[in-house]
Amino acid sequence: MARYNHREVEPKWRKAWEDGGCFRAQADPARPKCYVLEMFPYPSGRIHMGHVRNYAMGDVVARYKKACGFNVLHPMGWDAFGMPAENAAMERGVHPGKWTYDNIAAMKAQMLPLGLSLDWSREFATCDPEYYAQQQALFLDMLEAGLVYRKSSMVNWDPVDMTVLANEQVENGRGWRSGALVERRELTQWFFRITDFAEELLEGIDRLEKWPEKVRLMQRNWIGRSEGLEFRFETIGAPEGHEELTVYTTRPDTLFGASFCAVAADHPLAKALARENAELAAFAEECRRIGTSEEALEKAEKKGFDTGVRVRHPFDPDWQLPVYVANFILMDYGTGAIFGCPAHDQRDLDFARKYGLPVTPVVCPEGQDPASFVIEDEAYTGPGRIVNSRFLDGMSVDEAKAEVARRIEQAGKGERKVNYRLRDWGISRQRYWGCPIPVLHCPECGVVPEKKENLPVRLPEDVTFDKPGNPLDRHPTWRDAPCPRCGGPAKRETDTMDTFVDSSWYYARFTAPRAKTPTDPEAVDYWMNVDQYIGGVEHAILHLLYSRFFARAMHKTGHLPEKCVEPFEALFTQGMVCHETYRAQDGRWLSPDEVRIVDGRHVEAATGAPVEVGPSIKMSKSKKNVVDPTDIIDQYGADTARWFILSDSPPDRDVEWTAAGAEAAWRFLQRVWRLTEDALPSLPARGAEPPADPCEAAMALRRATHRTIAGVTADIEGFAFNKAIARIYEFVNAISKAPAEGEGMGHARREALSALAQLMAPMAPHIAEEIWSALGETKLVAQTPWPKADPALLVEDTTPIAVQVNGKRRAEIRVPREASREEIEQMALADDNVRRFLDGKTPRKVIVVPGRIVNVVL
RNA sequence: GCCCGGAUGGCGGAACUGGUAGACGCAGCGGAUUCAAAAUCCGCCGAGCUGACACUCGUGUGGGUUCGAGUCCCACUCCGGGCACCA
Repeated sequence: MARYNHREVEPKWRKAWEDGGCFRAQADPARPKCYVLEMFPYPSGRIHMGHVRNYAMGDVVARYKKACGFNVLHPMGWDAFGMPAENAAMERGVHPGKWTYDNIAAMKAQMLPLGLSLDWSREFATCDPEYYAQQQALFLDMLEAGLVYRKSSMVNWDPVDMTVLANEQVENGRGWRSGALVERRELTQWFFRITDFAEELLEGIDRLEKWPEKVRLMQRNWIGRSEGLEFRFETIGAPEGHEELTVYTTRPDTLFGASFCAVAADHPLAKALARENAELAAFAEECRRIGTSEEALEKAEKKGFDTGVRVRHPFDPDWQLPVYVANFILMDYGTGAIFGCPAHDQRDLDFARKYGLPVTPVVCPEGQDPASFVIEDEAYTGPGRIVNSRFLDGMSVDEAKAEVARRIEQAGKGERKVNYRLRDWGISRQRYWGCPIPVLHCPECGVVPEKKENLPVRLPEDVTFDKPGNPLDRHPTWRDAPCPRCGGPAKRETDTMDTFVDSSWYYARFTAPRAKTPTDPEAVDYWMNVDQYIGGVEHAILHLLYSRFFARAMHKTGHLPEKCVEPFEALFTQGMVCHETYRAQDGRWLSPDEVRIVDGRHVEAATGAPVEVGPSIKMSKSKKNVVDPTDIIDQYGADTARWFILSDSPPDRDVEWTAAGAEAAWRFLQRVWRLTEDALPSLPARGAEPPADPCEAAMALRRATHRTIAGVTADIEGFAFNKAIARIYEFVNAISKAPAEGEGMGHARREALSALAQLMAPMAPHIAEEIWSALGETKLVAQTPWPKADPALLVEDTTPIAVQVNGKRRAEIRVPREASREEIEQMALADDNVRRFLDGKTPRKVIVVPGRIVNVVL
């Protein structure tokens, strides 16, 4: 008997799918559609197991939905702009475009053998001029609609390389290449008005019922709506034009606990003071060296500088508070200035302790004596009664907030304000490998949008990366172009767009990838929205929020209908792929194929030296704990790789790739094939009449078949692919153990094997086709409707029920399905072991949950 | 630092809405087959105590609610993701 040979079988079926045009999507208004999308990959050059996991999951959904009768759209493309291409250009002198397209070709060649049910005819890369031309058109429409503007904002500046750095290019405050201390620097940059949609984006989350709750929560927190008070302090000793200091607070109730004000280093008041005060200027410089990331700001030691300026308390002109410049105040949030109440905010408390400022509790927890309530080293942020606060004393926190707001508003010193943590989306990048921003700078007309007929504004091919900085800036001729308005000489904008822009609308483009406009109304109307979106949880906030914004902006500019403002109906976030780490004795990381297990010990294959086995962590090149999908596919086949990566962990959690697990998957597929081949001679012809009176074993197998159909269907619907696979293992065990002979066994076995092929098909599509055709079927599984479970075969005559005495399991009884509570109770009390524990006593209470449990309470 | 998750045998995990903890797989152990091995097949497999039945303990830690808690509540520990220029 021949072994199942994936090297022959898998290409054969891929060709059959291709020849049958199985996965080519065509709009058909008469049929229900289903749009399945996995987050498209960045073309790094090699696919990794994370891709295999992501696309295997999407493929399960796509194939399952197709079998359920849906007209499925399942496209693939490339998120192709971005920094790594420029890094490669700098390191190896290869053009970013060539590097990217070579990578795409290599990755596609690796992906095709996976047998994914993708419509490759819709493929595009975001760096294709046809794609970014439409993106530029969208930009121009958004500009016209007032959704785009320019403002000054901060970047990480490397003073040696004279270039802007990404946050990941800043290591310990220094540029990754130059090693120079990085500073914050102001630059005029392009922004999308995402904050105009803050409320809408927040409210929209409520309707995303098929999104993970954790993602919805993260997005809500990210938008960070707060209701507070913006008000003005009168300043003393401030430079001209700074007679008032405007602060924003969500805790106006703590105003009598205030002991200082603090402003950001980039606050206009701080800048004005720094011009006169060298020491303050130096401190502001130091603050700017922290960089631009919120993480770095928050982790930095809290420091302040007393400006000497004072402000008057709004409710007591004789009470003065010092004004500090502090490194933890964000210019982008609120007004860039706060008042600090140390007793009820941890950061303010840390700051006050450091600079010896008073700490006065003004909220006293219920049940605490205000006289003895003191703050030690932990701020109190909970509810309570207001104390030490004159006219607010005795109020609740909420009452006091309202009262302070009322009085401040009445005095004309401020107003209630809803504030959002969300900031406008800065899209300017001072880089080459991105979508050019299609505007010109004209000395006569100012900033002028490029005419649509001139799109795309193409990236020039002849660029060099021998010097740091943006090659577009120093290109000899590219910048020169006529002003679209006056025709005079003008200069092109050299900023390109953030790559998040590219990925914020690709899902819409897939519905009509060759359209001469960004979208095609008919295609969008039929295919949108994405019915199931699948990707890594690391994109839970930024990518998904930007896409939600972009869909709204596209609606506003007429490129998407109203129904598309939430483009992803259902979202699934998958976990990472991990592997053990290996280290040689000299500390070198070793890759899994450099390690062997000899007598149960891990040793280095080349030398036999012992190897230290480290924890299983996300596969990464730096730790060398990567397994190349192509190696696995060569050795075991695509079905094995897909089967294993889906089998071992719940899809939303991390999965650990193990060689033993992959081998087990391979053995299982071999076993299924043997089972089929062994059974073939004993099967009745397809469509033969089943016997009228099958034996009990045949009926048991039939029940197992239909239980499995029902179970696997529910598991796939619920994204529990690991459970679906466990169920299939059980089912195969049941088929193997079923007796060979008996009335109706042949029919039952044929039915079981047919169902097995169909149920395995979404996960392991090649072997499923091989089994299917061995059973004499003429159509492809890929073209066959999903099997239906017969409800009559799902019910059991008796069910087992556990019996507890005082909550501890003491016996198990089998009861008829239709047994009443009383009957179940009688049977439970009659059980030997239960009677032993009753010891002749009468139970106080007997809890009977039919179908589940009996608990006898003494 | 802030926001969001997670933790169950030697390992990955299962346990539907509070109702038999450990399905299924891996590793391990024992057996069959074989000249031998590979492959395959059969059996055992949380810990303790047992000849066996039984019993006791057991879902990161400490408390709580309940007839009953892996599941709900409170407080913690450790691990992971995100923090706006990585994608």
